[in-house]
Amino acid sequence: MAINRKMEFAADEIALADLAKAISHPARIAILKILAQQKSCICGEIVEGLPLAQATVSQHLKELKTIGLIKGTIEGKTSCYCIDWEVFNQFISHFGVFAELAQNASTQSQSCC
Amino acid sequence: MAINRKMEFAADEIALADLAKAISHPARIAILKILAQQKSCICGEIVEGLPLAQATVSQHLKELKTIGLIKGTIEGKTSCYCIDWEVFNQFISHFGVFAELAQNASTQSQSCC
DNA sequence: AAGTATAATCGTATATTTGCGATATAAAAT
DNA sequence: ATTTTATATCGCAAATATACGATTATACTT
Repeated sequence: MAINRKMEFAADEIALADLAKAISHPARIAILKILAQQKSCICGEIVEGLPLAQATVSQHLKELKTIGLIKGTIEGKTSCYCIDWEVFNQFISHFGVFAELAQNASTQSQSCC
Repeated sequence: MAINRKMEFAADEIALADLAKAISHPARIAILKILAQQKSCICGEIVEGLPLAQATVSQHLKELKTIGLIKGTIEGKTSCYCIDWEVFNQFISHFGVFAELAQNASTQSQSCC
């Protein structure tokens, strides 16, 4: 982009957009699903379940960790990742904002188009 | 990216990621907020409320329309945009999937890290 | 008919994301 | 001590996303 206008938006809009971006890739959705099911938390096993190289998966894990949706601990030779449900549920509830706005505008049904 | 592995993921994972991508930009969050509040539905007024050029806003509106989150109709000289609540609510409920998976794994609390 | 206003689209520059091989790091196994 | 195993990080190439001026299309206005 010629100019980065990101910072000219409201802080909460930026925060929500960043969280959405974190889950805007099928690999990261797939990772979250695996972790939610507790199918596994070990990096190597996650790699096996995805059509991506180890380096790429590690990068996706890092992104999810940076935004806070998952947390990871090193367990000897391997590392263990888990969903941070507090952050995750908070994220989901952010979407409620839209529904609330709509109710305040008393619409949902009678939209203008 | 060297190779596009997107299509090697499950269809529902791709769909959810695409929806998340649609709201992964503060401008698009801001647009959805304006529409939810029914502050306005006219393109020109939306442009006024954002720190972006008309061409850029039009492009963001198009993305939201392509994914189905909003619908637009031409009203004479101006165009009118509205949130498609059916799609929107469906999208939100998709996130419930994670919570369900977690409950099936009967965890949320006792994570491994 | 000519001018004006609204919004979509095109073309293009720049920024960011994605993907991976190669390499680094660190613990476990030999 | 050396080798193996598990992950993270670096550096680069290719794909996408972002932003906007210029242009186009369409419908109101006069």
